[in-house]
Amino acid sequence: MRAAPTILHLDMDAFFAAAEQAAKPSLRGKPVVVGGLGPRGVVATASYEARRFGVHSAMPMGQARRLAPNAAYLLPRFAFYRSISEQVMELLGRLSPLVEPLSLDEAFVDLEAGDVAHDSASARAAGERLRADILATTGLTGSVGLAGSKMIAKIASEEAKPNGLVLIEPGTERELLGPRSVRILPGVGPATGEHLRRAGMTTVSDLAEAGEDELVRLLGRAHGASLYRMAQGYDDRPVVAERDAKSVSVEDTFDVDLHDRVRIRVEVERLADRCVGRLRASGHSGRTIVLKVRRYDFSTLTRSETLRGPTDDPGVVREAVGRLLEAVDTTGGVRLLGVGVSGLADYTQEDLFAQAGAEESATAASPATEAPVAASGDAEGTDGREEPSGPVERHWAPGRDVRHAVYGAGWVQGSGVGRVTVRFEEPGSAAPGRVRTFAVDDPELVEGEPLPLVG
DNA sequence: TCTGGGGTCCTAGGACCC
DNA sequence: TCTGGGGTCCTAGGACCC
Repeated sequence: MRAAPTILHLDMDAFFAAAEQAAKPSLRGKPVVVGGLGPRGVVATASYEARRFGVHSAMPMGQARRLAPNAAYLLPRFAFYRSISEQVMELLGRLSPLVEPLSLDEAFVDLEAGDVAHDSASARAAGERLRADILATTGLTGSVGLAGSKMIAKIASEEAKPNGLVLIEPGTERELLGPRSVRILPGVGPATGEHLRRAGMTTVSDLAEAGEDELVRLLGRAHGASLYRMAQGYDDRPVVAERDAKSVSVEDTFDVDLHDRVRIRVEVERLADRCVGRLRASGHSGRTIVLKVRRYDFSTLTRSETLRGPTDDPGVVREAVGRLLEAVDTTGGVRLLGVGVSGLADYTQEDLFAQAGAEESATAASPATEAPVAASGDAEGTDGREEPSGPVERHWAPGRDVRHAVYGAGWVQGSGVGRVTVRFEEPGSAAPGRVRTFAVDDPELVEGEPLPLVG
């Protein structure tokens, strides 16, 4: 809590969809939906044009397609979004050493720590300058909230959307929050909202009036106490620049449920390898191995095992999840499998304790449950992910950048029955580009790289 | 075409230790 | 005299966020 609105919250507008529209002129002004395109996909981001049809984040794709059948449906391109995000974060870093990223498209900035603002006027000026700089360097718009606390700054940026700036003067928080729904408070989701509604509380002032004891009784110690403070507009959480990762995980939802135990085992071990790959890339090792299973009926369970020391050995993690899997009933089918590692150590190290412990347990495991995969002792080969050999049909995912020997840069509009349709245009193109169709194995068509949005 | 993927934090019970 | 009081670690699940 501070007397001047020098905490800034930036939220890029419909980030993934806006990035695609910036890269693909023919999509500007049109409904665009980015998300999983398989039978079990959900919406990651909908452009504002698509939102007018009722499409929103986390909605099943099938439902989105019914609501907006003429929208463009694209697979997310995270590497592309990350590169834009880095440009944005770099601009934030010029404002202050205290920048706290929340995701690729969102961050808090402490303007006071950067000495760029000390009152409302200078904070507003810094916020407007930032918005202009983001537009100039990325071609995208972001919304800015300014307030004396994180919570209020985030609420302000939400109010500012899209493409705006809202500053909330310190001292006016309570009157602003009071009549609003409890759902605007961070940490109040569907379950807590419903819980509070049943207790007769729907607005923020209802919470403030209920008192801390009542909220703690209802929601538990930590949640109740923090909610009571938030309801009064009181929030003194600092902007924290660097937060260490606490876990690394990967998971896959399958297009159709898995029933075969052997197949399930193979998938779990693949996930273990991917998870370790990410763990190593981040320069960590970890002690606790987690297996996640979502069954056919969407019921989800986790099983975990803590090793005697941290590991980043794929063989050790494979064996651990293999053991955990043995204790899980998969009757009826499995729709999702996941593998995670937590209890991260700051640096990677060879850990003999963990390996000794794992081998001990492995010898105790029943041989009847061993899957036909590489045996545990193999130090080599556990990290390799070999693609199946044989003829591989090239897969042209919608939205991907391509380049054609004659027509130049473009992107995949769609593909099927041996053909791929490409629209040839670049971020700088003034008008929507021409569309052409090729055979999927046309040698003149190759994968392309994302082009800069701003020339 | 019903429900992604990657995270964080909290709670609660049991084990274990002093 | 049948039974303490913490503290910490581990496991499992749930809510929430983007």
